[in-house]
Amino acid sequence: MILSTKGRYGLKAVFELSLNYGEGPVSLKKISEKYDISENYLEQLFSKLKKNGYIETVRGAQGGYLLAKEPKEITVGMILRTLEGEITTSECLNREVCVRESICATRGIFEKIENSISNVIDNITLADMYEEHKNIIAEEKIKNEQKNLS
Amino acid sequence: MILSTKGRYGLKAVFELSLNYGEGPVSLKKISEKYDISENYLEQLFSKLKKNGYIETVRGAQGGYLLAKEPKEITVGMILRTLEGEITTSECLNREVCVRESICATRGIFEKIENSISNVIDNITLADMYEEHKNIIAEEKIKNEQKNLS
DNA sequence: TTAATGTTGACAAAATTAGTAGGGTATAAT
DNA sequence: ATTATACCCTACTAATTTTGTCAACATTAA
Ligand code: FES
Ligand code: FES
Repeated sequence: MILSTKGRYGLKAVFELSLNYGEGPVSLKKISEKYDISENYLEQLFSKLKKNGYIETVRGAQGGYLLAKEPKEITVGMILRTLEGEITTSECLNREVCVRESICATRGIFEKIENSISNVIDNITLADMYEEHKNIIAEEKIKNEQKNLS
Repeated sequence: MILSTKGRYGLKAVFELSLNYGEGPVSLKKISEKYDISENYLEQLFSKLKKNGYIETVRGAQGGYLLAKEPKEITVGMILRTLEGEITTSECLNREVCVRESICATRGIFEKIENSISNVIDNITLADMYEEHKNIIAEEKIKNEQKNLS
């Protein structure tokens, strides 16, 4: 099991938008080059995100994509659910209650897995990602300085 | 995202074995009929589980499959990992450290998701499932009795 | 105008999933 | 001994999903 590239690529790309939040649109070309992701493929992903109101576009030269809301108002879950579809582990959870429920003991398991995933992705915003990323960068900087000293 | 039928079917089937723990082997035919799962397909799943030492077999008439360990010693994670492969959310987590780590802020997210999934599946045993199932059955019984009274 | 950029819809290769099919082997029951 | 039951194993395949590609078009800044 692995999250598909839709979610993985999409989240990276949206994070890139949040890095540029308040500084005008970012073109797909830049993002696709930075992360080495097919431009046309990213386009499809962003199209969905636009339809769902998470990003906006500016057409024409110097145009591009930008977040439609503040980074702190967009959760990882919003992005992943838009791109991957409902994040679920069993067909029986999201549809009508399974007819076999009474003989099947697995339902509870899958429900727990699902809840724990939701708990993570719905409580991390793009702003949180930014903070964490800043810390990682800072740590790396210190490491590099230590290397240079020795 | 959804767990594949390998994990979903497999877990159901193995749970069925734990229901019969200590009472001799259970044939694939019975399991496949009870849950309406292809017998041949289940066979492939059980074959993997046998190779990994979670179940044993008895060949010949009246034969079948049985758990190789006590239900409390087999976790949901063991079964799911055997059947689904490594439960991961990002390619960058299980292989050599990603070269793009320093520019990519998503790694932390996927790590958290993965850990929370592991936390669930590695801490629920077949014995736990059995307890929970017993409770559900008991609750249903009470409900039915109340229905009959009214 | 022209070059940069987003928009849209169709198409398609590759991989994975979800099985099927069928012959083989072991063993309990008769 | 024979037969029915059941696991064992390998190969094959249909369907679906993933992971893109392609091309024609619309908008706008410079
Ligand atoms: S078969 Fe639907 S809940 Fe288990
Ligand atoms: S690209 Fe590998 S961790 Fe993000």
